[in-house]
Amino acid sequence: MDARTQARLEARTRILKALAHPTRLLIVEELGRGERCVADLTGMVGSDMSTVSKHLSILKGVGLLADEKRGTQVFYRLAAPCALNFFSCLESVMEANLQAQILLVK
Amino acid sequence: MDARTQARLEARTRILKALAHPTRLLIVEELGRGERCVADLTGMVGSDMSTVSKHLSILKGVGLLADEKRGTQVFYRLAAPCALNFFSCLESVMEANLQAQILLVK
DNA sequence: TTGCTAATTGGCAATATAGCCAACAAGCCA
DNA sequence: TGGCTTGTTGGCTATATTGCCAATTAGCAA
Repeated sequence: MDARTQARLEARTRILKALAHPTRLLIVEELGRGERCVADLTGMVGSDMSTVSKHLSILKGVGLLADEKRGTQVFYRLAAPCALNFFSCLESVMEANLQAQILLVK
Repeated sequence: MDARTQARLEARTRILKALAHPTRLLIVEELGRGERCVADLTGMVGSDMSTVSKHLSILKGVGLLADEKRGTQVFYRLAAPCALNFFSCLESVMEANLQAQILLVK
């Protein structure tokens, strides 16, 4: 495998890894409905604010989120709304898994 | 957050984590062109066959791949071709990141 | 300035992941 | 059967990720 292919795969991997966490998926889903400040998201997630801030930093770091400081608050929003498209595929895989389970029981 | 939402997020996360590895992305991409046996994929990836086998097991475990034994060989194929749809979104995020970099330099 | 809120960062311990080698299992054929 | 090929699994170490607490920064207002 050549270096170019390797680099491309690693770049894709970074984005997928950023998404591959329950809290970060929840954040992306919530930001799909509009921008939110860190305190809002912290309340929704139920973790320490420092933890939520790090999750946001990870998502921003790969270009999925953008942030804007307004006063003492920082508002985050989706920079790549196409991330939401992932979900329908994930659901279809989950649905297929469920069907397979059902077939096993029958 | 209720237990149902939690479970749904964790299920999605399992699928994303399965995809979030350069070797596994390469495997998915290759299987997008047709079924392959483990030896084929091992040759392409360049890791130990045991390593590739474990990657395949992870992808199969979340329902992204299906396998079929024929003689001494095991052939893997995509069970969820929609996984390939992810890539165009990943590319668009990468492209946007690149544009942002370019703007910084200009 | 002092105090208060919002958010980020550093540090650390617990947990999860990755990949190699060695051992094992399964199918085929001489 | 014995030997060969194909693939999987166990065990291990190295590395990465996670999440909390504590410390710090930044903005605003009394």
